[in-house]
Amino acid sequence: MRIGELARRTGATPRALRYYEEQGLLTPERRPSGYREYGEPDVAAVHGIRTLLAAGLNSAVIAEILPGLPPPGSRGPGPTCPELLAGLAAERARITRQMDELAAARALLDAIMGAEAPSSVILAGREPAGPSARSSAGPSARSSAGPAVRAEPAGRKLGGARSRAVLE
Amino acid sequence: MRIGELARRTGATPRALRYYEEQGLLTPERRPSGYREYGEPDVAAVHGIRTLLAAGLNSAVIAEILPGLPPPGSRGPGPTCPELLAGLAAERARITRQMDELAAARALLDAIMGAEAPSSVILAGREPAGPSARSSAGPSARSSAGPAVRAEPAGRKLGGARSRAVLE
DNA sequence: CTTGACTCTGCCGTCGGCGTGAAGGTCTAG
DNA sequence: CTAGACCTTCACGCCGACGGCAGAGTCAAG
Repeated sequence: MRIGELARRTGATPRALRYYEEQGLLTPERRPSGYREYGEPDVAAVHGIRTLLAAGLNSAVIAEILPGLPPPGSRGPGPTCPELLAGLAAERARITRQMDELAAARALLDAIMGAEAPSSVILAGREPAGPSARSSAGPSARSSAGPAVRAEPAGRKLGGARSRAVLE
Repeated sequence: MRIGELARRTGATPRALRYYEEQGLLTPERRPSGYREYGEPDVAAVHGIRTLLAAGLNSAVIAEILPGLPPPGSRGPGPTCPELLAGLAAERARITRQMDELAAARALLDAIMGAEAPSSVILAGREPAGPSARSSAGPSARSSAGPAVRAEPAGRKLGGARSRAVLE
């Protein structure tokens, strides 16, 4: 498929897809005309890329680890082996830390909101969001809400999640 | 206290604290010499600010919601009321979404790492990090690992966590 | 008084993942 | 053949939370 279709099927913009190629994340073939030609596996690859980007990994790191995707079982002790594995573990730890920070921030927001909650809450999109009881923590909150009514130019931005706080 | 002490006690740099003031997040008093003078509550405030910043809220939003901190009970239906509450709910939803994305990314990393795990894993800092069993998901993972051996200039960076992916 | 640590106000630099044209080829339905 | 949709390669712009530096003033101790 060509770049437009891949874009439609992944939610990325053509510009983003070219950027991914420039960063070595994708290596589509070329038609004699210069047009990029993508294959089916690229759809999954782009989804993976976007997931990792959204988690704050930069393109360089992703470029190193992406080759371990196409089949579920990678190529033995090949590219996924040396200190690269250490980098992976570090990224994993970073993600976990970030999740903790997010949880803390959400709890803080809940504490601030907790006071009152007029009917206007329903204007905030869908999903109740606020803490139902006004005392202890509500452990549920299913997450993954609806598209969250954003009216920005194109609703497909990403924007990484960097976080190296020490906060002792 | 002066800016240096507040910096030491919060992990922020003096530069960051001035920036927070510039953004209206802090309003320290001034000595006749021009030196900023902070109070004890500012310590908690800075921690809150950093928590929210690390969660991806921008300074403008934080400036609106921070006045609801000093006492646990805010000032009734005062500033924490109108469509501001809607904004809060939106931010809350964003955070929850982001947590989902992080979980997805971590699962992806686990899938990539899952193949083999030589002894070199211990080089990645501490915390096993990798999935112990090679099949189903490991629901535990306590998070909040050690300081995560980073040797950067000053180990106190933040860096927000933006994420507006649609990813249908 | 002097020294050294601390603080002040500008102001420019940075970094990553794209957005957004501009100027020009390619493809395909009618 | 032609229009219009799609594609190509530059190349600059942006944004937010600071980092870092310069030049100058302040403060406490010896």
